[in-house]
Amino acid sequence: MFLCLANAKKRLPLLSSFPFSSSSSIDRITTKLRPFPDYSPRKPTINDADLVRDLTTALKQRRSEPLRRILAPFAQRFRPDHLLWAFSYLRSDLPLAFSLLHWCRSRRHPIPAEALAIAAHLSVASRNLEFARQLLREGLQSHSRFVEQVIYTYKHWCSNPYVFDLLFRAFVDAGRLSESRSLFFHLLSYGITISTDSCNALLSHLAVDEIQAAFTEFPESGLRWNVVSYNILIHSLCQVRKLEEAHGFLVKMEDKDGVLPDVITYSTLIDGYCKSGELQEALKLLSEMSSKGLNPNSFTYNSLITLLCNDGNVVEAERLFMQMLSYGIAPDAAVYTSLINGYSKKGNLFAMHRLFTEMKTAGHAPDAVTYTVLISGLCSNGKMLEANEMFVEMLSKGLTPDEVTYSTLIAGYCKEGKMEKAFHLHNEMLHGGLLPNVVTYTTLCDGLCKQGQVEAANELLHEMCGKGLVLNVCTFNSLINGLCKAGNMDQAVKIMRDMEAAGLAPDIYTYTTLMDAYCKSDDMDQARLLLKEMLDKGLQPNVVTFNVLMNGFCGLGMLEDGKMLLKWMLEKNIRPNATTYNTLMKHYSIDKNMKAASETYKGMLALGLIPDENTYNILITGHCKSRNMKEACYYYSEMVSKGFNLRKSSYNALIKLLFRKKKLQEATRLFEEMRAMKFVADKEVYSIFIDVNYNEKNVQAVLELCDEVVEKCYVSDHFPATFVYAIPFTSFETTHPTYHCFRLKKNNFLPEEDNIASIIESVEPGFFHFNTGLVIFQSLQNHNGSIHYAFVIEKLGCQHHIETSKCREVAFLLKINYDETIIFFICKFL
DNA sequence: GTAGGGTTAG
Repeated sequence: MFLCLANAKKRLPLLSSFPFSSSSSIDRITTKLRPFPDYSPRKPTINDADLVRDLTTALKQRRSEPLRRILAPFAQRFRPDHLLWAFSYLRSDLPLAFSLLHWCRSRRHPIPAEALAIAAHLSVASRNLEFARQLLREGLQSHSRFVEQVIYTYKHWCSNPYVFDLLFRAFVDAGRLSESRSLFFHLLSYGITISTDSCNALLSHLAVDEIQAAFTEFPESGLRWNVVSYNILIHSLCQVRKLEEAHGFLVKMEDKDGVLPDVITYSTLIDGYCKSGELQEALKLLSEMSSKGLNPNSFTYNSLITLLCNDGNVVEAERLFMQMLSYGIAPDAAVYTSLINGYSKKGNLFAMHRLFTEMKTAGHAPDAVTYTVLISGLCSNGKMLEANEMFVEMLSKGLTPDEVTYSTLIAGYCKEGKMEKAFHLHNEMLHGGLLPNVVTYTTLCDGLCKQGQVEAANELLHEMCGKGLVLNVCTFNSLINGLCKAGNMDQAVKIMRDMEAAGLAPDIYTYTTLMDAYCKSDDMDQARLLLKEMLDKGLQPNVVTFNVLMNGFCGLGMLEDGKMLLKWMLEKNIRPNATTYNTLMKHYSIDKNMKAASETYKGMLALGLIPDENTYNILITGHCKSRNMKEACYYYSEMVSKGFNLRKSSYNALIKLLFRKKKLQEATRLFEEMRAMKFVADKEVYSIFIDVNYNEKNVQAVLELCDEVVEKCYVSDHFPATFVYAIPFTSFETTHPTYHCFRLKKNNFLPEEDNIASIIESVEPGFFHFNTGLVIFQSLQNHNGSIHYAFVIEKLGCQHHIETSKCREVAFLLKINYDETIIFFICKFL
C-alpha cells in the first residue's frame, strides 16, 4: 500500500476563536467606561490574623537571620492564603514580601491566584518588571481566572497600567493569542489601552489576514500603530507574495497615518520583490529609499545579491558587493555567505574558496550557515571527502550543525548512492537531539528511489508521517520519480491523482517527471496528454519540460518533431539550453547525419548558448563514427582549449579512428591519457594495443595489457577475481585474429574436476565453445606429484601442459584463429 | 516588537 494522503495537505493552525469583526469593537468603545473594582480581601480569623502579624513582625525584626530559621516556628500552621494578609503588612518592605513568597513556593504550596496578582502589582510598582513578568506567567499557567484576579486587585495594590501590558505579553509569549486579543478589548472597557509595542508582539505571531484584521480593528480603540507595526504587516504580506498590497501599505503609512517608513520597511519590501525575482522593482525602491535619506544597509544589499546569485548572475552580484563596499557599507557574514553560495551553485569552487578566505581575512567569522553553504557546494560537485573535512572543521570551530547541515551532507551521500553513510548521518543527528525534517526525509527517500528501493522509500515516508511530518510536493515528486524509474507507471500516476485529491497540487516537476517516464517508454501520446493537462492548469512548461519532450521525440527517431519543438520553444520565449541542443545533435549523430548536427551546433552558437563538455563529446564521437577525422580533431582541440575533458566513449571513438587512419602516435598518446584519467578503454581498444605491442615483440607490454583488460573489463561484482578462474577475452570483428586471455588466479588452489565445471559455467556463453569441445581445462598430476594445468585444444588434437606447481598466478594469452589452426600462446609465470 | 544568507524533487 502506498501512502495515505490524509495528512498531506499542510494546514495552518487556525485561530478559530479569533474573529476579527470590526463592528463589535465599535460597540465596545461607545459603551460607558467601567471603574476598576475596590479590593476587599477576605477577613482573617483571629488565629490567622495573629499568625500573620507574629510572622511578619518576626521577619521585620530578625531580617539578618536566615529566613528558614525565622519561619520554622510558623511552618506547621502556615497556609498559602496567609500570603494575602502578609502582603498588607509587608507592602512597605517588598524584599521581605517576595522572600516569603519564595519560601511558600519552596514548600511546594500552590500560590493562590490573588497572591500572584498582588505580587505582580507590587513588582510593577517597584519597577521589578522581570519578576512581575514571571509572576504573571505563573498566574496564567496555573489559574484559569487569573485575569479577573489581576483586575480585582489592581486599584488597591498598584494602579500602574503597565501591569496589563505585561499580562498581555504573557498571553502572547504563551501562544495564547486569542486570549490576548480578548484581554485587549476587555481592558478597553476599563479605559486601559495596551501599548503599541505589546500589540506588535502580538502582531508578530499572527497570520497575515489576522494582522490585517487587527490593523483595522485595534486603532478604533485609539491605538496608534508605529513603524514596527507596519514593518510586521509588510513583512507578512511579502511572505505570502502580496507585494502590491505590501507596497500599498508603504505608501499609506506615510501619506495617511503619518508614520515614516524606515530602513527596515524598505529592506523588507525590497526583499519581497527580490524573492519574487522582481529585480527592477527592488532597484527602484533602493533608489527611492536613498532619495529619502534612508541609507541601505547590509540587509538591503544582501537581498539583491541573493537574487542575482539565484539567477546565476554571480558576476553582477559581486559587482553589487563591490558597490556596497565603495559606499562604506560594511558587509557581514550573511552577505559573504550569499556570494559563496552563488559561486558554489555555479560549480565555481575556486571562487567559492576565494571568498571564504576573503571573508575570514576581513574578520568575519563563518557561522553554521556559511559552513552549510560550503558543504553544499562541495557535495553537489561530488567532493564528498572535502565536504566531510569541512564538516569536521565546522565542528572543530565549536559550531553546531543543524537539520539543514545534516540534510545537506545526507544529500551528498545519497547522490553518490552511499545510502549507508546517509542513514548513518541520519542516526547521528537523532543522537544529537536533532529531528530530521521533511527535507531530510525527502532526500533519503529520493536516495532510496534512485537505488531502486522504492518500497523502502515508501516505508520511510510512512515513518515520517508517523512522526507528524507533512509530506510536501518534493517528497511526492521523489516517490513518483522512483516509481517511474521502477517502471511502475500506474502507481506513479495514481500517486499524482491522490495528491491532487488531497489538495496538494502537482507542479511542473511532477508533470515533467511523468512525461519523461512516458517518453522513455516510447509513449509519446501519454506524454502529450500530460503536457496538455499541465497547460490547461496554467502550469508553464520550462526548459526542462521541453528537454524531456525533445529527448522523447529524438529517442523515437522523430527528429523533425524535435526540430519543431525547438521552434515552438523559441516562439514561447523559453530559452533552450545546451541540453536541448545536445539532445538533437546526439540523435543526428546517431543517425550519422553529421551535417544536420553541425547545423544544429551553429544554431546553438547563434543563440549565444555556450557549448558544454557534452556538446563537444557528442560532436567528436559523431564525427569519429562517420570517420571524419578532421572535424573530430578540430572539436577535440577546441574542447581542450576550453578546459573540457573527453569522456570515455569519446576517447574510445577517437582512438579507434586515429588507429584506423594510421595515426598510431596520437592514438597511443590518447590511450595513455585515458588510462591516466582512470577511464576503462573498450576491449576493442585494448586489443588494438595488445596487437601493436605483440607485433613489436613487446611481450611484457602485451601481458600487462592482458592483465589490465581482464581486471578492468571482466572481473566485476558478478565475477570476483578470486572466484573467476578463467576469463575469456575476446573482441573485435577485424582482420586480427581473436585473442583469448585466461588468467588463472591461484591461492594454492588448483581446479578439481568440479571447479572446472564452474569455470566453464562462468564463461560468457557463445564464446567459449565448450560444447563443440574447442578448449578444455584439465588439471593433471605428474608422476612426481606436481600439478599441471592443461589446455586441451581438442579440435587440434594437441595438448599443452604448463608446469604450475611453483606459480601463484598464471596468465595465458592464446591467439587462435578458428578457421585455421592455433597460432601461438603465451604463458606468464609470476 | 520589525528586515537579509544555508537543505529536498524533473
